[in-house]
Amino acid sequence: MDHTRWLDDDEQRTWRAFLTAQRLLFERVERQLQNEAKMPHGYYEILVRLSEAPDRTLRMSRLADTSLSSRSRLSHAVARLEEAGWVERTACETDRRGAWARLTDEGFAALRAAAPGHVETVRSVLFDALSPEQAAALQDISESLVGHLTNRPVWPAESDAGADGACPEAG
Amino acid sequence: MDHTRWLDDDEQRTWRAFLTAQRLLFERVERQLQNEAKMPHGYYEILVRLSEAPDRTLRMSRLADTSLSSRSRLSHAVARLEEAGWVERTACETDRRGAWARLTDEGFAALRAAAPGHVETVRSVLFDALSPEQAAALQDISESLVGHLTNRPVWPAESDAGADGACPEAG
DNA sequence: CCTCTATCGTTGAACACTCAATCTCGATGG
DNA sequence: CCATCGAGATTGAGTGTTCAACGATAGAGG
Repeated sequence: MDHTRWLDDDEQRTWRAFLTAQRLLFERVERQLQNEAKMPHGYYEILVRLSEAPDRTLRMSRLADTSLSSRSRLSHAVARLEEAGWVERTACETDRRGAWARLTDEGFAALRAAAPGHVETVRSVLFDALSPEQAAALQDISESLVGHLTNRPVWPAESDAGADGACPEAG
Repeated sequence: MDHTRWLDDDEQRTWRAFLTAQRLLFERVERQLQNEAKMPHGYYEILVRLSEAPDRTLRMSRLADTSLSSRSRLSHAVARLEEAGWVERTACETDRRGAWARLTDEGFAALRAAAPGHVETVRSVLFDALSPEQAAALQDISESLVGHLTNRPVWPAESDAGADGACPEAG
């Protein structure tokens, strides 16, 4: 017996288009950042989150959450970023299991240098292709999905006015 | 001077929501396939494309295109799939640079076994979260993006009635 | 027939991510 | 005070991806 709720033709078309769009889009974003800024997109996100934090400093676990990384991934990533001199790790005094990650001035400079090219790419691959109505719909859809996939109201809740796309800590 | 077309708050919100949704969604899809079918999503797609091809056979280059893989990635992937006994490679007589990839019966069986769980996951992470209107909008948006990102009318053109979501070669 | 260029496909090294195991330390409860 | 449990973070092995380089063959032009 087959209880599977298979996709109908229309759903399948939607799924495949979404899949294709998503791949092509992020492939471009990834390649641009790798070529011009020498970092994968995941690392860029980490730098962005740090740049938005008070003192550009965050606990590793918090940073993992806000940058959508597993702890393991973040550990490996921050190790790399530390080698590059873009991030520093220091022990946490009040909770000695913990560690702080801080964006260095070099890291901030690297982010600043990377931002324009990245943002231009995001605009060119995403917003330049969509009408205002489509962009609005995409926001709506994405937020629905995030809500659905996190069992949370709608958005990571916490402080999040941040800038990824806006000039990092601009002004 | 700063010529960068920075994202405004609304665009940023859209971009971040899209990013987050995309990550959460594909993380789940990936994990489900890895856990239950012992293959990454990329391999699943390769098997699907082969399953839809005449004689379940495709030239490597064609397979690379339809499965959105780089040549290199496909080579590595097919090497793995061959070890698993799911795909076979044979030389091409008419073009001796070329190679055919064929889905074996074991490969087809593996795909058949993997499909229900995968499709159920796709439904639960995507379609269950969206209203019909949202799903329609997502299709529209995705096709716009694909068109934009490929400089092609709207869709890979070629034969593409296929089944990924539908029971593979069902009925 | 010969050369030049482009395509087909593979390879190995470098790198990022996942998973499971591990270590340290805080918190809780007797 | 001690035991237990759970959280914070790291590690190493395994795997997949990218990139650049390569070898082989087809096709075009002289």
